[in-house]
Amino acid sequence: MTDFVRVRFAPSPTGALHVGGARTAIYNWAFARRTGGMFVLRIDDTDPGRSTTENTEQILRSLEWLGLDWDEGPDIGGPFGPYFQTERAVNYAAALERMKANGTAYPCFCSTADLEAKRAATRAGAGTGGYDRTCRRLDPTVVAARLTAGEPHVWRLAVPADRGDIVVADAVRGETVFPAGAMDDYVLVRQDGTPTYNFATVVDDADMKITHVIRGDDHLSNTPRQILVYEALGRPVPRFAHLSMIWGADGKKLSKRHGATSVEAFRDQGYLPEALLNYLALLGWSLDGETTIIPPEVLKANFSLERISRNPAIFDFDKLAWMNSVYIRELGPDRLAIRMFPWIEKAGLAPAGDLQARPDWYRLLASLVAERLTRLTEVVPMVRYLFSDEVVIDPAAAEKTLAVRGAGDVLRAAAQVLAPLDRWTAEAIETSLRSLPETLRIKPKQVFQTIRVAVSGSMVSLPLFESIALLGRERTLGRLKAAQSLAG
RNA sequence: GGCCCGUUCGUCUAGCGGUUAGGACACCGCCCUCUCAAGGCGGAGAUCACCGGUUCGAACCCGGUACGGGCCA
Repeated sequence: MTDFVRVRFAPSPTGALHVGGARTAIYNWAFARRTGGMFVLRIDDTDPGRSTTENTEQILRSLEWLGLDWDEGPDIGGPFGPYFQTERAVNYAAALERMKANGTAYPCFCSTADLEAKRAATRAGAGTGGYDRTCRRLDPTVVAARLTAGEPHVWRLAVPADRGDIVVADAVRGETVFPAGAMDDYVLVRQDGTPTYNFATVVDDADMKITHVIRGDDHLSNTPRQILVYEALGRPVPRFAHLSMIWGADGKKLSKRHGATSVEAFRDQGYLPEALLNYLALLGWSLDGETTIIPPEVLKANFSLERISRNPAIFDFDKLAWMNSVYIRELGPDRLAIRMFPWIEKAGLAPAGDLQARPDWYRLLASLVAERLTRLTEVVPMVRYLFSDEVVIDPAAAEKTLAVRGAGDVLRAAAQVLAPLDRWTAEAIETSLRSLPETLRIKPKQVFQTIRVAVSGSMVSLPLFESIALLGRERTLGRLKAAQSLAG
């Protein structure tokens, strides 16, 4: 085995990239980057019915969106291509030839009906399960004759009779021992000549010189079977790291019922890729037990297989949301403006070039919105009142503020001090409005809430003085006036 | 059914024979305050699944049980 690390992520393009798969990809990527090794992408498209090129493209897009990059893969090629399993048939054929030659694979002519009968018989008795190796005992001349006669057959692995217990060296679980007796002569190549999953995976991993197989827990039980193939092929057995599953809050498999599950869905719900990457990295791995905010650069520099945890993790949407808010705040006004503008544009609040047309305006908006957002989608309802000519005033809010005695005075007074301002800035606006509570002899809270409802239509809004600054003189005065008709 | 894996606050985790069992999210209170947030301070929350054993001493080591999960049938 080389001391040079080569890892791979091998998704099957039967759907979008799921967060579980994304985490596996992240761990592989981070491990490769940390060790200076190679991260290989391979598409396991052996399920002809459900694999589509659209899915493949979408998976690549999701990985890119997360900020992952790969050194070899379907889109960029590489020295060990092709990177689609369906294009690697010659490799499987070659591997099978080698195994035929050294006697580690043999043809089996048993029909499905035969196998069913055997299975039933086994169940009735005290058998250990698995194939009874009838065809392994066939006379070689008989085998040759049946083969040339074109009799349908599969190819099975001949588990060595003298093979001891199989030990899986797993970076996460330690050494896991599987009794040799439990291994059966499983099928490598089907009647139609296509390889089974366990065979194709090993052939590919061996041919691609993969040194560390980091994958889901669900493959741990298959690992001894796969090790037998490496041995039959005379290839070095890689190191393994089996990751626990990710569950929903109810302890069941994470599904759409729990909320978003595909990376794309998280993107559409306004999560930042850095946040999702950080969160997934931490779901089953820790830097030191203390640090929670781990940017991509830190992850790449510190990831280690040793600190992957063994237990399954429940996906916590609340924590992801918090983490997203942290990353949103860390963006800073300018970068946040760029990230949030598409949502504003898509909602029809602003025309396409608006961000470029008035960057200062958006910078101020972003700075206000930053500490109030958990997801980018939330920006639209939060800023809507700053974009329209008219406000829709919430009746309940009007009831609590505008309908109160003295509200009309507040609105008139506000208009009066604001109208003549030289500089329309938040500071100037604040100074002028701060004088109102005293002159009107009304509590500050009530004054400002009244103005807030008139201006924003709601009891809750972005900071008042900045809101008025962003709204502009004309619209502000218009709203103050309009609200007077509702005031008591 | 056989084999394998897992079990520390509600959740993610730290811990790797001697700790007041630490941190983060969520939760509760107080402060700040033009609302909402953000921020600061503080609080509650874990008989370390259970039962035995080894040891002067066990969340950590060993055995079993229970519950959850996976793979193969």
